[in-house]
Amino acid sequence: MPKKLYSDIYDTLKDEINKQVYPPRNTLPGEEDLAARFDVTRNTVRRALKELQSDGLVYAVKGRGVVVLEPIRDDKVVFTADNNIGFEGLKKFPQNKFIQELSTEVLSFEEVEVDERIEKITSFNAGDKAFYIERLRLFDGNALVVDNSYFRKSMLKDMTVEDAKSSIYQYIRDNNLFKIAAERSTTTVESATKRDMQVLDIDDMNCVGVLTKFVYTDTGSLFEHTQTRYVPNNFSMVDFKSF
Amino acid sequence: MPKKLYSDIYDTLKDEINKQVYPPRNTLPGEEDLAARFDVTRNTVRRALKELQSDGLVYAVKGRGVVVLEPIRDDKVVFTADNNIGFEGLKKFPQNKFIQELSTEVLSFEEVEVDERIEKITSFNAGDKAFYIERLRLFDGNALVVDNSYFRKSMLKDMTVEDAKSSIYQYIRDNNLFKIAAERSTTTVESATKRDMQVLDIDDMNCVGVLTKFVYTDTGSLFEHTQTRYVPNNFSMVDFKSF
DNA sequence: GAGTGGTCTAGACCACGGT
DNA sequence: CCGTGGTCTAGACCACTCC
Repeated sequence: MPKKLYSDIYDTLKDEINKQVYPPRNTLPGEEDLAARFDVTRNTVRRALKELQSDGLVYAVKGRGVVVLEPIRDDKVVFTADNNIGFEGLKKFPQNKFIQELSTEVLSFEEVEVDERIEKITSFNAGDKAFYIERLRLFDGNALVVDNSYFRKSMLKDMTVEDAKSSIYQYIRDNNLFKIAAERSTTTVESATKRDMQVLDIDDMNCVGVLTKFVYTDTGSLFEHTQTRYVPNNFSMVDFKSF
Repeated sequence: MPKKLYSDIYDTLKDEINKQVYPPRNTLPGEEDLAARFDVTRNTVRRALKELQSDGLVYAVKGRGVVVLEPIRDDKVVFTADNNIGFEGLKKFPQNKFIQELSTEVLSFEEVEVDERIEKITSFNAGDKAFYIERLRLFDGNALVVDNSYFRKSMLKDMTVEDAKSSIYQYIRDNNLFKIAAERSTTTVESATKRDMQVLDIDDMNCVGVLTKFVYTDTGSLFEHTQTRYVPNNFSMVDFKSF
């Protein structure tokens, strides 16, 4: 019972690419042919092909066709930019099954007023109320990640420490507050601060990876600013783009 | 003289968003209205809106409208995933104007046969011939980046050390060999190796950022595998996604 | 010249949000 | 209920690649 045609076509083609029905470096059948095969219009086929391209499986060349890209042997991937919305998402990643236990410890939970310094960091407006939350993430008992977050208070009604301890995004969903629209992030490597050395199991390393993330609600408001600081040698992030 | 309608609409709307004709947290006019205004069909408007969304400027909510997202105060960005195709691209980034001088030093240049170890790293096929190139990148005389690259030899005709020293991508363009189709990359933070400490100006830091990159040609072949290893505190990468 | 993907039109029906 | 964006059809013309 197909709900979305382009999504069915996407799934089918993806499957056939994996099964080497269309081997790497070959082209897929033309868009017209695919349209005939799936009994849809060319536009709908094109939509499916666009998804495949943004996945990095194929690449369209005008005048030649849609080329199947050679596969890459993937390493274990723990972090991806996608699952950073909610630490809880990590549990669902199949590559992560060697992780037995994930837990979170809330180190700080305070209400602050956004001053100039915080405004500069978070892009919130000075004078706003915000929650500042520092959370330590434990992987099989190892403190590998610490999150420094600011959340706009006005959008969280009366969230408590317990809510923050489990999952803030769960709290938002349960109370039907709003939906998450988008996130912008930057990745850097920085020298470890004293605080990092204090709370993280960082051994003798003196740097951390830093993922700085801005999260938007579906009403266009900046809602969250989080700095995720993580111990080296444990995480990787994946990305794909075409030209 | 418009060549691509959706691109004109994109530019116009982007400009108007920046000028706060449509302020943050407000919605744009409906797609029908925009279609009427630009004298195109709704599909063409939608195409422009999709670009704006993938830029992170707006977000579409069914039943409500296309919401303008609040802007973020951007930090200086040196690296972006986009300009990693070719070190030379860095020079063009306006944020980088404080860098006076960029230069490259070729530390190694050898022809190798892909064995099992290299196959595992690069996803090339065992038995292929490849160039192994190690290049040191100097920023105002500071060795901040070292690139470890493998290139499939069969696609480079008879490239010389001099070609590699200036720009391999320039060489490919000049000789009209092929086009670059896509790139897949992963970002990690790793302990610095002895080699890193040897060639990089890393001071007392013992970690490096690592950008691992696979590059495809427009015929679907994996062509390049590069590990970019960089000194902390100097680079950042930006990313945006919507849900 | 034949075949490919890229752009665009002019309609249609649906699901969802706010009233 | 009405207006919004989401999906889809059935055409058309163009630019490019390859033979």
